[in-house]
Amino acid sequence: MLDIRRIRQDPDTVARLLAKKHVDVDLDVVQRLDAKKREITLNIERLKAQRNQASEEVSRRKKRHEDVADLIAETRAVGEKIKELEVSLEPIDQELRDFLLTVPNTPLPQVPEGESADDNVEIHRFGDIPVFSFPAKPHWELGEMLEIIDFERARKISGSRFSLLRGMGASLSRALINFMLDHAKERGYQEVAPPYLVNETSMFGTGQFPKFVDDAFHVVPHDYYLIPTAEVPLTNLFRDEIISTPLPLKFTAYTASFRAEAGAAGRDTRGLIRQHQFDKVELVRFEEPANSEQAAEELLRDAESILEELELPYRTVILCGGDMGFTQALTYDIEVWMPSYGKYVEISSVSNMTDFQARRASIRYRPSGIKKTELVHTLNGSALAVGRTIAAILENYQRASGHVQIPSALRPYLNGQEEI
RNA sequence: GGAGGGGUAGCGUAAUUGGUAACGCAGUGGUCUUGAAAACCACCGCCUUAUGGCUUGCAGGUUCGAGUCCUGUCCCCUCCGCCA
Repeated sequence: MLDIRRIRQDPDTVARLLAKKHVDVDLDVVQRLDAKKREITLNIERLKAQRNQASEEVSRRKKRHEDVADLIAETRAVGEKIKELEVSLEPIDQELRDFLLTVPNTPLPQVPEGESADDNVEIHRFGDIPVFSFPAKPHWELGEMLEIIDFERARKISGSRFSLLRGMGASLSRALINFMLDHAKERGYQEVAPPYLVNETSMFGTGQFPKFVDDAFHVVPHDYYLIPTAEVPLTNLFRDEIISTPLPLKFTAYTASFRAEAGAAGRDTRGLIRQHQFDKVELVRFEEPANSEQAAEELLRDAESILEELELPYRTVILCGGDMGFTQALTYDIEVWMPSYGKYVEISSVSNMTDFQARRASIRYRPSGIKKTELVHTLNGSALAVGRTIAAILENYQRASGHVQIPSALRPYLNGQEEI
């Protein structure tokens, strides 16, 4: 959520920044509702002050056993007027809040102009694209040949966009998760094992709701939602709290993630790239506002270095305004080379949300030397999406025999095994 | 799921028949001190330029006035049942 005061004071700048994201928001509506709300609120508070004084006067007179009938009658009229104004305020306030919840975060200055993924700007590249002396196979074929991924039976058990790992496939997944968690812990992130089911308030807090309701799996009779990313429970850790320990706070979690993939029909239907359920190790940071830009760079390195240790070729892009998400002020995508696609495919997304989520979720801290509380900045990034990492390893490390070499960084997690 | 008990400031506790939320500890700043402790003063829940308004889990209702009375709801604890 954006600060209403910011919209009130400098609507032109906010409008210009939102235009960079290629979203059309009518800020006049916000300003009109805000002005109306403030006018009515002021009147209500004046009348309440009057009523409070009158009530105290009633109390005083009663103690002196004086007659208070007139005063009570008079004050009742004030109460009715307050009630009337409150009733008129309610729909305005509701409309204003609903509207603000649909206004996206504004991009930071370094975000490039652009409309779509084609306009993203590459900033970093690592590793050489592999050249195969044999016909390279896509990971779904390799996975089935090696009997480590079973798409058919997953479809039978659940449906499309589900997969099932067996034998060394399952072991490889577990090895990656442990490797990624250890990597994060070495870099100062505390490991968390959060719930996979969260309430609606948490989904609003991180910005999934109200806009992306259709992307979530809703557990109907109990009104829980399956987490689309560990970002949701991790960022909501401190919802409605004033953080009393020194910032930054850094957390990591391995969780499954669940996405309905509404609107993705027909895209990436083969393989592990786009699933309803996938494993991911996530990093989340709570930062002082002044440090969040530097924290974003650190977080990016925290994620990139995993691919470097796995010796997988990747590139990093900074998303242009038009390709950015709703809650983000800055996003880097890390894309791993996927031979079957013949291009780089997103394997991590690292974002600075500035105070956007913190305002929604009311996550604050006390800056040293200042009495007032302030909103923190939240950041998160995948480190990494496990399914896509498995796909990248199978494809980039495949041999002519159809076997797959295990990256040396992972071998300690697989009893030294060198090949699948 | 059932029964009972309970949610008041970070923690622990108050609040006559309904009369407008108090105290202690912890914490922050200041005075004092070579420094610290102690003592004293202020702050110590939120909004507001201010006046003032709001705040007793949450949402309503009754009332001039609700921590207190009424309705709904969430959460916690204990016991029972079920359960990996």
